[in-house]
Amino acid sequence: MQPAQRRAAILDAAVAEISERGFARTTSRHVAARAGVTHGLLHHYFPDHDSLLAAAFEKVALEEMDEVRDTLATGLDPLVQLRQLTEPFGPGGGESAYRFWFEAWSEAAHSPVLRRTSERLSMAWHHLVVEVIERGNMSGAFHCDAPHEAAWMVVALCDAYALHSQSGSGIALDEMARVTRRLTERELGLATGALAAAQPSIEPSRQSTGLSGPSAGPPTGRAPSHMG
Amino acid sequence: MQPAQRRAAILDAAVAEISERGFARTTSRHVAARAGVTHGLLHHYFPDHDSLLAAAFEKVALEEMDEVRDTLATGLDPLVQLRQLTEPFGPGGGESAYRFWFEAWSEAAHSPVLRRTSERLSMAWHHLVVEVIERGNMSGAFHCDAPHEAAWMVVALCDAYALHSQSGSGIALDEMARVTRRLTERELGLATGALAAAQPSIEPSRQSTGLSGPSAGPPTGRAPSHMG
DNA sequence: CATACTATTGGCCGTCAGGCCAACATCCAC
DNA sequence: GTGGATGTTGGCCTGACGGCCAATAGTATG
Repeated sequence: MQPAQRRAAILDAAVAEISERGFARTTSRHVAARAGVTHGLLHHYFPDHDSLLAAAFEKVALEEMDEVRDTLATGLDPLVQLRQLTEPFGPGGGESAYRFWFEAWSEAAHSPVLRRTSERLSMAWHHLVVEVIERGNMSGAFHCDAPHEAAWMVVALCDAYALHSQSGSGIALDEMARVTRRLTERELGLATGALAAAQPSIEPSRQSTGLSGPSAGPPTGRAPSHMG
Repeated sequence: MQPAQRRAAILDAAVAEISERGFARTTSRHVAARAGVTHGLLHHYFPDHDSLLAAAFEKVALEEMDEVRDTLATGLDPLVQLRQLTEPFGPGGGESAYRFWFEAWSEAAHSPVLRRTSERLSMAWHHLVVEVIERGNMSGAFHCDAPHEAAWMVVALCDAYALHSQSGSGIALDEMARVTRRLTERELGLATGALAAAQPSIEPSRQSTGLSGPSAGPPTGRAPSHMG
C-alpha cells in the first residue's frame, strides 16, 4: 500500500473511532487496529496522538467546506437548496454522520485548535445560507428583510436538530424537521408547505466524507449543518 | 465533616471536574484531590467510577428539574417568564454553567442511562415552555396558534445558543440572544422589542446548582434551557 | 471506660495508555 | 546486485488509571 493510501486509511480509522468513542476515548492502538496496522506505525505518520486527532478533524472539516462550496456552485433553485439545508436527514436515517461533528463540538470546548476550525466552518456555513437567501430574495422566491439573522436561525435550528438526535430527546425527528421547515417558511415569507414541495431538478453529486459506512447514512445524506 | 457533607463535597468536585474535563477525562483521583480527600475514600461512598459520574449527573439533573418546577410556580407574568427562558446569559457571562450540560449531551450519545435522564429533562423543559405560552395565550399576552411547535423552536434555539457558546462560533452571543428574542416575538405574535422590555417585578429565588464558583456565573444566571 | 461501627488513609495490584526504538522488510536508485 | 531510504513490526518503558484492602483514626453507644 502506498504511503498516501496508508495515511488515508489511518485517518479514516481515526474518524470512525472518534465517531464511535469520542475524542477522549479514542486510543492510538484502537485506531491502528482498525486501520490494520500496528500501533508503532502511527508514530511514523503522526508525531503524536494529538496530531492524529487534529489531522482527522481537519480532514473531515476540509471535506465539509468543499461540500459547502459545491452546494453553492450548483446553481440550483434557491428554494431547493434551502430545502436541502433544512432537511439534514434523508429518509431512513443518517444520524450517524452527525456523531463525528457532535464529538468535535464537544472537544472544541477543550481545544483551541478545534475551536478555531469550528469557527471557520460556522462562518462558512452561515455565509452559505445567507447567500442562498439573498439569491432567493433577488429571484423573488423569498421575501426576507433580515437574511443575516434568518440564516442564524436556520443554522441554529439545524444544529439543535443534530444535538437532539444524538443526545436523546423527547422530540421526534420528523417533528423537528417540520418545526425547522415551518420556521424557515415563516422567516422567509414563504407559504406553508412551499418548502416541502420544493424538489430538486438535478441532484448534485456529493463526495463522501468517509463517515458513512455501508449502512451509515442515506445516499443523499449530507454532513451536518456546520460545526460550531 | 459529616458523611452527607462529605458525599456532597465529592459530588460537587465531580461536577466541577466533569465541567472542566468532560466525563471521559474525569478521573477518580482528580475528583478526590479537588474534594480534599484521598482517592481511596471514593470507594467508600461510590462503589465504582461510573456510579460517581452517574450520581453527579443525577444531582445536577434533579436540581435542574426542581428549578423548572420553581419557575413554573412563581406565577410571574408569562412574558417575563418567557424572557427569562430566552435570555439564558445574564450580563457578564455565565457560559461556564452550560459546560456541564454540554458534556452531558455529548456523553448521552454513549450512555443509555444519561440518555434517558436527558430525555426526561428535555420533555420537562419543553412542557414548561408550552405551559408559559398557553398561559400567555389565555391572558392575552401572546397570540400563538401552535404552542407545541413554538416551544420546540425556543428550546432548540436556546440549546443551539449553548452549543455555539461552548464549541466556538462566529456569532456573537448578544447577536444570538437578539435572534432568539426575535424568533420568540415573531412566533408568539409579539411586537418587536416587547420581550426585551419585559422586566420581572419579583426576582424568584434560585438555588445553586453547584456549578457556579465564585466567578463562574452571574447571580441571576440560570441553568441551560434543558438537556437533551 | 470499653466496645463496635464508621470514616479515612495510603499503598498495592493489574491494566492499558502514549511514546520510543532497535530490528526487519521492502523498494527504488545507481 | 548493492546500498540506502523508506515502510513496518513488535516489544519495552514510564506513568496514570480504577479497583481493592489492611491498617488507623475518629466517634457514638453501651
